[in-house]
Amino acid sequence: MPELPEVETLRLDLEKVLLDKEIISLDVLTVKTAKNGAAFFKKKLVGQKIKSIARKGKLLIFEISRPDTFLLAHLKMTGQFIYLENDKKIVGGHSLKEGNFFESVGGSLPNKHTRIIFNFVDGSALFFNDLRKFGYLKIVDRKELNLILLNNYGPEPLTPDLSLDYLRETLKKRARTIKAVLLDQRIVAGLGNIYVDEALFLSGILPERKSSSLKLKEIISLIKAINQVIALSLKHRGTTFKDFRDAKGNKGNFSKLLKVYGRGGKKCYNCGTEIKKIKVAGRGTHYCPICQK
DNA sequence: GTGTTTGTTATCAA
DNA sequence: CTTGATAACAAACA
Repeated sequence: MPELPEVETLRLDLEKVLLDKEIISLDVLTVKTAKNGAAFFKKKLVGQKIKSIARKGKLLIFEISRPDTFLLAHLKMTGQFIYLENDKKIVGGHSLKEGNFFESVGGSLPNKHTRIIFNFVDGSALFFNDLRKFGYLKIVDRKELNLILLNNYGPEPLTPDLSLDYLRETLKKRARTIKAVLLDQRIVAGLGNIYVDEALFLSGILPERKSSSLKLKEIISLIKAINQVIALSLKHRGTTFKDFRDAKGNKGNFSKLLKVYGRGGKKCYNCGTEIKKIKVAGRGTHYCPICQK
């Protein structure tokens, strides 16, 4: 459920604390999370610094000081990066008061969902936690990186690349539902189930509409809605439905501002009609049957 | 024990 | 080639 605003919130947090930090050691607790294997990870990363942190869609891209080395990180549904100053690794015994730091990371760090730990020379540490183990870290060279970006990621919201011309031409060619098309990272990078539902609500478009059936006016409205909801969520540090945390273990604040996602059976804020929940493109899909046409 | 949840990829059938 | 459906991955939760 981390989508563009959540991953970008995390990226900005990490950028503040990790740049030029040297990795002194690496703990690979769950081997399958480190896609190239534990030995390769240590060989490539220990003794190196993090030079920059970029993002494409939901993918984080760490540039490593070793020439031609990049570390990709995908959170999938439940991945977290949590950063701790100093070497204050925490082992249980703390109060789990709702909303405090220890509650947010399951009481301790590392915890049972910690997969990989980056230890830095200054005593700080970065924990990659992932309850469901779908997330991964992967080391690639520039050639591989470029290939991945080219093949899997389309234009991003809030950039001129997501233009009216582009979206009009792309939507026209597809016979799939607009929901399925917007979830496709190759068409728009960074949207997921939450923001697709929200953007379709804001633009008044039913999720089951065929992509090719959208009128020019609707596409204009859709682009506006996508940019608007992403920008607003960024401002509120993303949505925490359950697992998302920023680099300090804090939840995102956009959750309470969601208009339809997670609101099945509740009243539409616009018209009072009951928000429907159905399955579209294999995903739980929330919409207002009156406000969306 | 069952169904649901989700990002992404794989597989299969039409 | 395109699409939709389904499974897979894993674990928690109702």
